[in-house]
Amino acid sequence: MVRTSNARQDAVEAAVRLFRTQGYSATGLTQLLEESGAPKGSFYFHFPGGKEQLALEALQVFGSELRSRIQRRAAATATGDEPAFIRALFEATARELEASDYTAGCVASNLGGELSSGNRTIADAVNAAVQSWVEAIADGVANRFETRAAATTYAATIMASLSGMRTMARAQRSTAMFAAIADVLVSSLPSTPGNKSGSDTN
Amino acid sequence: MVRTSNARQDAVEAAVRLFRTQGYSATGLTQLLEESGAPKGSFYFHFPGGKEQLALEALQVFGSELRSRIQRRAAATATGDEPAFIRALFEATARELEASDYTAGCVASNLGGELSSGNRTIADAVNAAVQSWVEAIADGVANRFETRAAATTYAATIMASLSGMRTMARAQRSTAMFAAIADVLVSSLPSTPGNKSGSDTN
DNA sequence: ACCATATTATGGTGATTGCCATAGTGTACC
DNA sequence: GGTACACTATGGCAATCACCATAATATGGT
Repeated sequence: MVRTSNARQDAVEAAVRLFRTQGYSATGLTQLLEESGAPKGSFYFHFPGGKEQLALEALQVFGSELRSRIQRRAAATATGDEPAFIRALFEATARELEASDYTAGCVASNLGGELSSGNRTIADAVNAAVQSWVEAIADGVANRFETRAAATTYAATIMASLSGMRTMARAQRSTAMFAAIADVLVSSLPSTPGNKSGSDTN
Repeated sequence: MVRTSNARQDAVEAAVRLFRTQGYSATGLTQLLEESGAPKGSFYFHFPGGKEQLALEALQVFGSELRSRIQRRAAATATGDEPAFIRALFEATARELEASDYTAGCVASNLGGELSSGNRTIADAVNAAVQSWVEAIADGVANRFETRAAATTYAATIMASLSGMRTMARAQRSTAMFAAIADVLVSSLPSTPGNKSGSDTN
């Protein structure tokens, strides 16, 4: 194993950025290589699987970065502090959208929307990324639930809301709703294991 | 106003179908016209604005159809029956995904993901469609809230979760989580105006 | 110096992209 | 029968698409 050249990594990073803002099909290899500075001539040396392989790797990079960020916040969550954890997830997404002028989409969401109907490989990778986020969220709220399954269900609700909100906020160019929606979801967080607040009245 | 030819409508309907399953950029005009049976020669007669105009109209058709469906369910919701309304929304989405073998995406979500960064016109149309759905949902749960704003916030949470769940379920090829997630969201529905269940404990 | 391998340049493949100009056909109204 | 208009066929535009074959270069170890 020898070394050198960040062309490969540059290409993957550019793919993450472009797939987030404009999706898969709208991103041409030419634009991708131009923006990354990576040489065009070596693309199929680094990615013999072509554009699909690049998408898989971009998905994996984006997936594990986001998972780490969630895990970091989950680990920093003290017992009883779970509402702050949930609110922080929404807050972070809102901030990212604002900082990017509402261009920061989600690689998984975009690839899924364009490809998961016809490409099982991509669909599986999208699913794997999303599930890793759900599990990371579940870790952060597990103390509030009696069973892991219940925590995972709640985490999936958070994940779905975050994803949907990102889409809505991009179109709206506003993050005004994020805090209020975090509150709604916090309100369905059980206050203590086995005592699911709110659910008793319905 | 004279007459004839369903070519225009056929094209819009095909656009809805294809933009749902594979998004905007991956859908070529050729494929679109082939599948719709609409003649190629008359495309720019019917849509002088080109592909973007077609997207706008597809979005509008998809938007108002979905809005009607939500409104129908909202109107059929008796006071006190709001949890059933929420559950029905998730149930309907799950059924649609199953029936389509998980190809049934959302036009707004796909167009938004690919275009809302660079095309303000499309972004506005996406936002308008989504807001119309949020308002329709808010109508169905308004009785549970003291203010319209609170109902809208809750409705936006439902909308975001539905959107995110659709994306997740397509990749996962499973609707297993829908019912449980509906339950989580029902649990944050106030039991009576002004008494927001669950929120008092956090 | 030599070789093996890693990386890139060059140039092009055929196919497809969205778009459009021109001409022609169909039907309806007078 | 003639005019007006709705609609479609044809053919081709330049540009881009993903992809690849071949050859050149760079860089490491020996």
